[in-house]
Amino acid sequence: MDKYDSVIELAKRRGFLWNSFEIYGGTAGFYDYGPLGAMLKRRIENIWRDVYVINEGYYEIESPTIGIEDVFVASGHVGGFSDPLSECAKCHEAFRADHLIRHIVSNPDTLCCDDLVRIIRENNITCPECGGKLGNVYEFNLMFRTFIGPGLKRIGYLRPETAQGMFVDFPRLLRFYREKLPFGVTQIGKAYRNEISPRQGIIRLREFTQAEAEIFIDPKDKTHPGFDIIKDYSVMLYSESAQESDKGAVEMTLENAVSEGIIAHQYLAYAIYNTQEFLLRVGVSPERLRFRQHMKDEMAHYAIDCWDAEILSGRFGWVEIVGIADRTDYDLMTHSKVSKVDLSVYMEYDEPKIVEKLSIKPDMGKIGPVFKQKARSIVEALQSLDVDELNKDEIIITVDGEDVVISPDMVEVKQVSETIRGENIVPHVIEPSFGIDRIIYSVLEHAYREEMVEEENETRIVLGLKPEIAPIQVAILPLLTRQELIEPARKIESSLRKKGVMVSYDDSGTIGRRYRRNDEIGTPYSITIDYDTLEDATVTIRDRDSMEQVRSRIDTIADTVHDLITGNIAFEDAGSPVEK
RNA sequence: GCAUCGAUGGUCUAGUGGCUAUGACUUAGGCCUUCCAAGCCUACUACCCGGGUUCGAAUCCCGGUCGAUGCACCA
Repeated sequence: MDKYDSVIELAKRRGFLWNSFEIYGGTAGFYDYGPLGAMLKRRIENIWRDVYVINEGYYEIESPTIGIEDVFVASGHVGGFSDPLSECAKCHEAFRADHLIRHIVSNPDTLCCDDLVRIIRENNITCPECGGKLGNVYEFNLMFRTFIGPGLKRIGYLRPETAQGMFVDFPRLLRFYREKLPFGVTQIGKAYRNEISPRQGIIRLREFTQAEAEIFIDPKDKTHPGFDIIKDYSVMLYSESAQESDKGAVEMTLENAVSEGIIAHQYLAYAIYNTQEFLLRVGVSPERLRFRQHMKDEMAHYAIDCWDAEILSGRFGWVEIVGIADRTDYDLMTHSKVSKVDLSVYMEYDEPKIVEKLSIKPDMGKIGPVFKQKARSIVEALQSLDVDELNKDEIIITVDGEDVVISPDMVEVKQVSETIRGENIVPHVIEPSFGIDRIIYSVLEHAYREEMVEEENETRIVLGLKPEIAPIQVAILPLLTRQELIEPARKIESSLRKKGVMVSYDDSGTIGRRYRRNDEIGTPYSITIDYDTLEDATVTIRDRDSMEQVRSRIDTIADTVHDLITGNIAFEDAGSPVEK
């Protein structure tokens, strides 16, 4: 049993993760979050909100999980999110059908399945592996398709990423942020990809949760106002050149990484900083985290630099859990093209620019009566002339293949100076995109440990979750199943619940067994009520990781626990030490 | 999607054609019990699904589902 098996087995048994539709046999690529899993997920999402929404001020929106066809035509997912495959009838290898005929036609990726089959047949293309006959060509589009409303006319797709919902709201968002760059927007939600053959359990899902931020910035200024504060922060970077020379990741400060051109600019570096802070806060192990740069040929065609946060897992090696990309203006441009809506921002210059310009004002009172229906074309033609031609005594222009003579009094031409205060630009987008489910798996795997308890000579399983994300924050345990201990225990339980602390009350079995049960699900603290409690109104608080205890007063217990969970006080300061 | 291997209570597991399907842990109820899963009593829970062969199938055969591995795929 490797680490993955142990973690998944625990997650299943204790209500973190379950196979979906289990009573019907289950379906690959779908997982349910059980009671503890859903709680853990919510806590992680809320920390993400704390980082991006509260601290960065990137408001969260919520758009539909189903998108109309146009959205994904523009994004490129309808055309580009699928591959034509052909399979060998003999050895059953599958090949990219368009790749097989690359040397025959120049535009294989524009052909439909039927054309691809025809060309494969006509040219007697056979299986490159065994020479066998190739079967039919079929398209794999990884989007789930559906129909909106009755009939089959309006096609919809389940979104393959949450990002598009934010891009298409751009004009509204721009208005909301009072027409100024930079601004950011976030979304946490489900995305769907109909994977051909999902493996690796929760690492590759058909329905998964993304937390994405789209930060719209001025393409001419990719410095970050907060960069100075974080420039000495260091991260493990596995750059493109390090990968080429097989050197391994290198720790360096963000300032050095940017000045040496390893990270393209400050905005990406800042996004990497935020990502690392978030991942460490939810409990990803720093020794098993690195940022890997995409290779040139690996990067999406629209991105200019892209870094993945990767974690080291026992079974899968380095796994991508966050993608951080500079998507440039690609998305806004294509949406603008398909929707025919302007998605630019008017950027005012620091200093207005004064430009000399030719002003051409046709006198319509004169041109109109003379040229009648031709007048319109004549005015258009006039606009495209240069100064020399306009200043002649007779202006000759060609309209509909016919030379027309215009006298200078029909048009007023003069040199004017115009003040330009700004211009319309299409922002670039910095996108940190988090795979929440993979992060949850990383956190579980990095938190999982089996350790020897010396005195007992046995192993205990501990989920060393950070108190901030532990589903159950404190367990209330009367030492013995006796009414005089149960009563005060129940009182403490309800006082903590009122304080908003997630507690579990447990009086079944020996105290040791109950501690172990809580260790296994990552409960950071246990409160035990014993006979001393009845004497001096104190209880013990036990720390999950050290198994140490302190005695703490009941009347302040809710605040003490709250402070422990939020990290306001250290465990040693939560009460007086207990002798073992 | 293809190939190979696998699937027995919540978990791990015995059983390879024949009585009521093995055991452990867990869980629940109770007894006991003054701080780290170990005592006692009791109880619940399983042969992945569908078809076939057979007097009889958890066991053999076929198909499906799920899982592991390899190939392909992962914008």
